[in-house]
Amino acid sequence: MTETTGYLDTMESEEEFLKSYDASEYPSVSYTADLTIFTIRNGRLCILMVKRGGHPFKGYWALPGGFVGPDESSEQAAVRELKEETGIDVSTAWLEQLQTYSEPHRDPRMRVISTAYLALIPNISAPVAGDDAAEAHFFAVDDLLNPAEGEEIALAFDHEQIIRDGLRRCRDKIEWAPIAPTFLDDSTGFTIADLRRVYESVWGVENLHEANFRRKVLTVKDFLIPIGHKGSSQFSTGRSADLYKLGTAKMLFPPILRRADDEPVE
Amino acid sequence: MTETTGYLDTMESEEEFLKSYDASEYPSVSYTADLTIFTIRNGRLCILMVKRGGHPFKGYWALPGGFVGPDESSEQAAVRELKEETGIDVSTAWLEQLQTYSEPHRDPRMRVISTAYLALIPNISAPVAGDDAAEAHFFAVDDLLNPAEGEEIALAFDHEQIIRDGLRRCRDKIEWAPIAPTFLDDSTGFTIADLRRVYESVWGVENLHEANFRRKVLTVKDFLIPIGHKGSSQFSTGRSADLYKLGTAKMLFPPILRRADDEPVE
DNA sequence: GTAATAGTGTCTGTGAGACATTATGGC
DNA sequence: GCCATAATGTCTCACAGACACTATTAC
Repeated sequence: MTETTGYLDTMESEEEFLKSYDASEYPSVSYTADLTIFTIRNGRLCILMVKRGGHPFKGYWALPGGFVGPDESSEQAAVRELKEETGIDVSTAWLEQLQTYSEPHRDPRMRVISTAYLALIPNISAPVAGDDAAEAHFFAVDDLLNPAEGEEIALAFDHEQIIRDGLRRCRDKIEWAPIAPTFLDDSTGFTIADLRRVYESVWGVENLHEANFRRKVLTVKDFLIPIGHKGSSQFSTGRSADLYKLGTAKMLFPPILRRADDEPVE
Repeated sequence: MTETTGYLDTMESEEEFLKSYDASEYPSVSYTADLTIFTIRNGRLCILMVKRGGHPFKGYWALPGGFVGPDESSEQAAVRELKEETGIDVSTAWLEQLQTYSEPHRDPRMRVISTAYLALIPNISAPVAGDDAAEAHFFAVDDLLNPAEGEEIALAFDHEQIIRDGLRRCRDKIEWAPIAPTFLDDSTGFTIADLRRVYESVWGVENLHEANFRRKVLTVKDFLIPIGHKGSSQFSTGRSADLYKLGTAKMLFPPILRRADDEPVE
């Protein structure tokens, strides 16, 4: 095959290009980015929701999100919205694409395609109230998805499904990706016990074996870097412990596996 | 919280609903679904590409795909296109959403959002020529992504990146999901050696240890069901072997792990 | 001191790699 | 018989769960 110098070489004529440019002949849709922003508060995995101020689903709780601007990708929109809603820069968070939702009538007004993102952030004192959001609140994920009788929280659109998908991705991915530390404050360092509490909160378990967990995370290559000084845990009380910060590993090997009696993933 | 009977209860007036219905105030885009359709031919992992008959990228090879209709989800569009391009019903294939691509100028004509899907299918004799596709061809993935000098194949749009993402998902997922058998003909059953050749083809390795592989897949709970009769392998020659069909497992435990000296996933 | 948590050492079961050996079918 | 592949058995290493024990800090 000969050298290629770009797609424009394949144009036979200006007219043909312009003819193919008539976008109005194709169906068009609106495009939004929604965020599942997870953090850990009081040992519980929480997710940021905003109360809808307008119709439809007025008064219902929805994921933060908004329209993708004409000159930005959905990734860029997600980064922008994360900053708007939490004040957190993407460099201190984990952000990745989750999935795209395209059911024709998921928004009753019009056809809206939404790409959802998964964001993990350290604990922050309070969510930032957005322009169009009447109210913002961190809900414990468990309270949203498995509410007690009479404690149900009304969720807008298909956002309950998106939350479930985000939760599953998060629970799976902390097994083999170095993302659990993004729930912690990396600037001051964290202890092994802090990290263990992250895993317990995300998985919704309470009794990860301390000694085995310690050995496991310390044998993962380039996962944790000891930063000498002893310091206090971000979560627990008692004896002071060694501090660590996130290392350079791009994936965890061996992975930090939870038990196998769980539902399938992705 | 009181009983909810749907979002319409939150509407204060008909006027308000109609006011919020003005879709023209939001940016609009075109929406397509693209497919990475993988199969195995002659021991090589291959992917279906179609030659573009129109501008832009006329004559370049592109992933099969098309616009998502106004009354279908991208999943339904993917199912429809899989049938159109290969004649294969989704019930005999593996199909899952891969990722969505939204760079503003990924299509030079207009703003096009594309949700890519991963499809795994058994070997078929020939691809079906679509309406608008001048030509359809299964390329060995390795020839596309790592061509020899002078053997480069011109790929349209950002489809090289989509292929890389699809390949990575496939390579990762056969470790822990029971999807490898979808490359094989389940109606006649398959041998352990057939299955091993699938893993070798997908991972691009040649020497998975026969005895260990056998033991590994047979200890996975509910992965394979023996169907008694001895029969011939779909791929190899020599002694006849026991036949199996896909079991009910939703995930593989323990997983069929490949070596860890690989790049990060997802 | 006690309580609570941090950290170390060791036993054991299991899965995976490596390798040896036997079995079966095509030629 | 010979060759290629199928199938089984066994040794060893590494990792995970379980558990016992010591160390350090707050009170």
